[in-house]
Amino acid sequence: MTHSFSDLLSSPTDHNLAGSERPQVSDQTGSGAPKFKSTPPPSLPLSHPQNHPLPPISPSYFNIPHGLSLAELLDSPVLLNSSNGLPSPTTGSFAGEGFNWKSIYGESQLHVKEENKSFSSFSFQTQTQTQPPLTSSTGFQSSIGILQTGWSFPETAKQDGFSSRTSMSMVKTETSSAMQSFNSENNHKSAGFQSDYNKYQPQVQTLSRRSDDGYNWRKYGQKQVKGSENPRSYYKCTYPNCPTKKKVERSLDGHITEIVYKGSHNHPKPQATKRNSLSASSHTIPHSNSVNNEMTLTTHQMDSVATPENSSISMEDDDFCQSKSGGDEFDNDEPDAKRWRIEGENEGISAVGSRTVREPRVVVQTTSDIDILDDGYRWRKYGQKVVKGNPNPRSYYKCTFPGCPVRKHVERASHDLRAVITTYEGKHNHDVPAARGSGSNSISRSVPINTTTNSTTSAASSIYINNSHQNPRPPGPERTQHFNPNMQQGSGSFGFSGFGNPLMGSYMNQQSDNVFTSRAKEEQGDDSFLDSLLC
DNA sequence: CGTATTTGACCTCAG
DNA sequence: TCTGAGGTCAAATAC
Repeated sequence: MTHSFSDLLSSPTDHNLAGSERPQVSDQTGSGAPKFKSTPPPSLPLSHPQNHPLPPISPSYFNIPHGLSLAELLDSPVLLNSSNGLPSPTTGSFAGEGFNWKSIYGESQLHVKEENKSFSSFSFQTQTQTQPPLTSSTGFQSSIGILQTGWSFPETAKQDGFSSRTSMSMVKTETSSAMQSFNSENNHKSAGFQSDYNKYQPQVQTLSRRSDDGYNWRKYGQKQVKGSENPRSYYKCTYPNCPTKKKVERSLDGHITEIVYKGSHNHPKPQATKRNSLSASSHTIPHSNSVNNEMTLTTHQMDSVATPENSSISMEDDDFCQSKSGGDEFDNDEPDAKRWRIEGENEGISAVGSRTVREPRVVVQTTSDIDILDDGYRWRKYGQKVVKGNPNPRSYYKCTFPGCPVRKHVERASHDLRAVITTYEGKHNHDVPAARGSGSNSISRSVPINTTTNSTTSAASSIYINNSHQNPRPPGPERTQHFNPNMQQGSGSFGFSGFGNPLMGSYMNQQSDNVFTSRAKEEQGDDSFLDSLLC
């Protein structure tokens, strides 16, 4: 290989990375695919789609506005439709419990994923502080449970055309306690990138090392996690009584490879003192004091399980749809515009813009300690673990109703990342709690397909893949609405505009007294639907 | 001296 | 009940 993908993509105008980025010695595998980590994270199945039976899911790009850091982006109503008063990922309002972002940002290590997948892209359009959160979100709103995306914060946005113009974005979403994910369809539109993907050479963009999410953090622990050579640091928000924590995983060379936010800030963001050039000090992000949530941004994982609680995301592809509120401020040609790519869970493309970067593993995973999940019951997350046989983490929930013994755990199927496996244990000894936002059951829900029952076990498992275009009304009176695809209100769900996502949402079958296993089928993408949504 | 970080020990939980 | 892994605590250390 004489030319890396980044080299191929690099445009004459893309000089910004020349000094700050250095080619990473990609851990080339035999197939020539660069490795971000010497040891892929357990939930890295997406990084090897070639070994995965599922069709590729196209990544997409988020266009991060000029001057907005990744952390701020996470806090930003841009990503989170704050129009609903929904907080940022760091505030935990993000509905998706598993919310994977493939990204590049200031202090992050840029890398290239090993997948050789076609992809499509879209851009996030952000809004300024002065604008109401609602006005800024237009491109699409999405209920996101699992979102694997990549973003880059190029110091110049000259390469923008690559990401946003070459293909359309699809959002794969799984709602409910299950997962939501952005999924890129229309792979064909960007198929041209596939062939070169394995040629990508990772690059590193080293920016400020300071934590730039606007909050003050105190490190309280560090640990070496299994399956990764990168140490994980644990931080707490230093604000009194603020429960927010975050985990930061850094590569050996000190670059951030993964950031996981957990909990919600119960206070406004401290006034920014000085921010690096990529930080938008002007972006004062409103925050809600929602229940604890966890948000993980990852570039490798597509494994998170999302809780659709009070979360909303707004993204806008200013290439497809002109910014309705951001105006020129978010012009892709802005030198500091940030390219944020969302990739499908099976995607491994990490080239952003016109260059290839070694993206940080930024997993955005939102979780509520206490959530009303899509099944109508209230659940308290009490654990998460990667279990044998499935690289995807399994979130463990307990029913919060006093004395109710029901537990459930949710995980992505290892064999089909678009399938959410929910296993219930026990039987509810109470009625379904009153649903929030009841009456607006316009959500697209996944529909169990091919259900089987097993009356011999006490656990019920289900796998759902949302059929967003059908009438996936799950059976049972406990089906309460928690997710509205086009939700503009802070009812706890991402606004989501579909994008023909085969997995726009899934729900938990909360018939704990019923034992069954269901396997959902994929739904075909709908390009026309996507087109209509984008523009 | 106050604050932040480091780091080994401890705790919790799933398997 | 045991084991392994992740997460947290807190004393020691560094800044």
